[in-house]
Amino acid sequence: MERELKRGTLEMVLLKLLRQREMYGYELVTAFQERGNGEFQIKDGTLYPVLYRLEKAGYVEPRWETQERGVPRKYYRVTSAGKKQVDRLVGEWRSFVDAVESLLNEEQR
Amino acid sequence: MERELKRGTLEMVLLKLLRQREMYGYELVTAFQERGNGEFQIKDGTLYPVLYRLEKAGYVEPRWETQERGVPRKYYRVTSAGKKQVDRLVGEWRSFVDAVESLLNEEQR
DNA sequence: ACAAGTTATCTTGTATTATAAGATACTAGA
DNA sequence: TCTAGTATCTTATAATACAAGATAACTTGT
Repeated sequence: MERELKRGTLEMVLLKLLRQREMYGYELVTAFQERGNGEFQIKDGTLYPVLYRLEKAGYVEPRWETQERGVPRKYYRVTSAGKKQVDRLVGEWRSFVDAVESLLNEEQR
Repeated sequence: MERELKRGTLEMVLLKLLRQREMYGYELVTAFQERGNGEFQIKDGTLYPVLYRLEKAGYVEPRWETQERGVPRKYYRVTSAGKKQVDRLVGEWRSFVDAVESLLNEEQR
């Protein structure tokens, strides 16, 4: 079920993290891994397409950073449109959770 | 986004409702419509395939009921396996929500 | 010097599933 | 007769998380 639950929240969660600070793809993957709870792991094969979607939608902007050594990193920054989108998605998420919880908490009839 | 959020919660919500009492498909659709909040509408073209999945998985059992008049109704009853499944799904749902909320509530760094 | 592992990005193919759209069939009212 | 409501079901489509793999540069151990 978790796989399906991620749908629809992944963009929100990524935008939220990137809003806190610029990050590159691989950093996001490891960030999720280290966020011990075990929920919300994400594979790189999942992440990069999501980042392209967000970029195409104008919610993030990429910036290449060449390291002195190592593979270049592609940092993503949230745009102002992206910030608005985070707020909207969080609002949607919260009302959805409320709707589900009210169903789950209904009394037997 | 709502469309994607439904994924993964729909089975849980349906099982939860059917656990309260036996219902037939069309009744479920209208039940969601009348549950005013506007969230969690469901189309019949969505519902019936889900009911087959649940049936195939052994979580619900159907029973035809021929009316004196009108189209016959197919009532669905939750099995004991289905009851266990509801509990499991609700547990999964709650930890997922907690994980997302803890991400959303993180302080800036 | 070599192998194996790590960091980092990207692509392709697959499975799942909510929905749109439509089909079927019966009933009730204008 | 025609329209609307009740009720089930099927087919085709779009979206997307993930598996699997490719590529490339660097690091560490032997």
